[in-house]
Amino acid sequence: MENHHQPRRELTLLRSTDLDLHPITEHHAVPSIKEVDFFSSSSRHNISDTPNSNYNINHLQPRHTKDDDGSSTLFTDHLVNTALNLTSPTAQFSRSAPNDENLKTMVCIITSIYIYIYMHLKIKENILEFSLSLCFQLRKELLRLHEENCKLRTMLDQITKNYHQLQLFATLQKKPYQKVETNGGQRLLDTRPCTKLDAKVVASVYDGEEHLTKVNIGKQGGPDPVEDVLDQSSSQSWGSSKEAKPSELPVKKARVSVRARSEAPLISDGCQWRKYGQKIAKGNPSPRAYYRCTMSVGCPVRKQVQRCREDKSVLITTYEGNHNHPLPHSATGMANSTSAAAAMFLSSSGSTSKNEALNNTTVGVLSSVPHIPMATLSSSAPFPTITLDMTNDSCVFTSPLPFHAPTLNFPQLPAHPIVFPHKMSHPLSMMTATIASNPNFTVALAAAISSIIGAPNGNDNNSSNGASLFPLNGTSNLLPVELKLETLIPHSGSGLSPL
DNA sequence: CGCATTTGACCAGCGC
DNA sequence: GCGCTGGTCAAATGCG
Ligand SMILES: [Zn+2]
Repeated sequence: MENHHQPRRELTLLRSTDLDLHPITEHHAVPSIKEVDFFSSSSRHNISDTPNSNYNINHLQPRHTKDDDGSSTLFTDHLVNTALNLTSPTAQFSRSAPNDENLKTMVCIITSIYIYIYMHLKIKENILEFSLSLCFQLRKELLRLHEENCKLRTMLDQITKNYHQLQLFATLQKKPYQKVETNGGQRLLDTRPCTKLDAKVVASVYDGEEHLTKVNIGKQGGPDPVEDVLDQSSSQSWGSSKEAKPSELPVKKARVSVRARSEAPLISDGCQWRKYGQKIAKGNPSPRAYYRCTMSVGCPVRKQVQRCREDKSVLITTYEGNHNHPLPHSATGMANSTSAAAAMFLSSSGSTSKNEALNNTTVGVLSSVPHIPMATLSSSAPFPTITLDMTNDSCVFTSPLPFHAPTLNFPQLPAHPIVFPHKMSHPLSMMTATIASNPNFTVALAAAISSIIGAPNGNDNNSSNGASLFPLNGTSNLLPVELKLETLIPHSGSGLSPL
């Protein structure tokens, strides 16, 4: 209130023992506001000394409390401005109950400090927890992303691998076309077919052990928009072999051949054939006959028929070229049903036929397909060859083919004795066995394979074309197909015999 | 007579 | 370059 002397305040750290050493002189002494060591034993002593248990928060003992006026001034000077507004601003506080109030103030301050520190620590702790959880989540997310990245990488690898395989196969199949283009630009503008040999599949059959005979297998199906162009040009070349030369490609051609037991000199496959030549092949006393398809004027499909040297009952038939006309129902039915089998050949031989062909090796194409053990892909011949050996009596042609049962239509199945394998208990198996028991089936199978290999990848919508039904999309159901190719078909000997 | 088959000739590719 | 071989042509022949 009436403090005329406002001494400068000095805040120093003070031990409780120092208090007695520095008696405060009234009015002249520079009041030193000492910071308190609350845990000092001396301070407790002072508390006990105080009769009313009132002690100053600053341990400034009011020795001259008797002097009300002076002490009041003194107390006012020694009040610590905590900036917390903890002290009563009234003069009554300093005069009447200074110790109680100071104690309360002290408690408040301590509590506040404690609360403040506690809150501070809590906040820090929360921040730490939050940071940790954040780190954990980030780490988790990182792991997840890493995992996803690995998966994507694996997928990419697989896709790349498939792409390369497709590319290889496409390259193999397109080489003939490229050759045609380079040979004559007019061919590209010609609406007529390019060549009989384009997009052909030629199968070579191992006749016994060492002798390799070749039979040409033609495509069993209707004209493909692309293939028509190829086939028709070949039909032109039919008349003169010289014109066909440009289409005779030096490129290795894929071939598919079929061995089947048959006493008949010919196996009817639904097509009409005209014999245009016969030769005695070296190493085989049996003559080799050459046939052309006569179902259409310009059909480039040819086939070769020869008996096996070791086993005269085995007839080796090879188709070559693509039909430029729809096939009769009896032929397309089998071609459709067998086109799926060709898918397996292609899928498994797509890369092999190209890679291995150059190595002059014989590859078991279907070795990876346990259910089709008789088919082999050979490149020891001038062409990549697919060989279907259907002559083994014990061989059961079992494959998880994309099999369209409703499309099957074999109205002219011969009534030949059929030997069913033991494992045939399924009705579908019985049916397929019946189908397969027809020697014509082997021919149709080869034709289907041939047509599929020779056909462009975009096998679109030709329902009449066996290759067009080739389920590349793989949407059809996979049904087991068991084929038993054993029975023989008596034949009239005419190449025109229908199914 | 027309069509399919036969068969010797021809051609091209390939290896030596 | 020559011979061998596979593949094709086309005249001759056979058949319905
Ligand atoms: Zn044809």
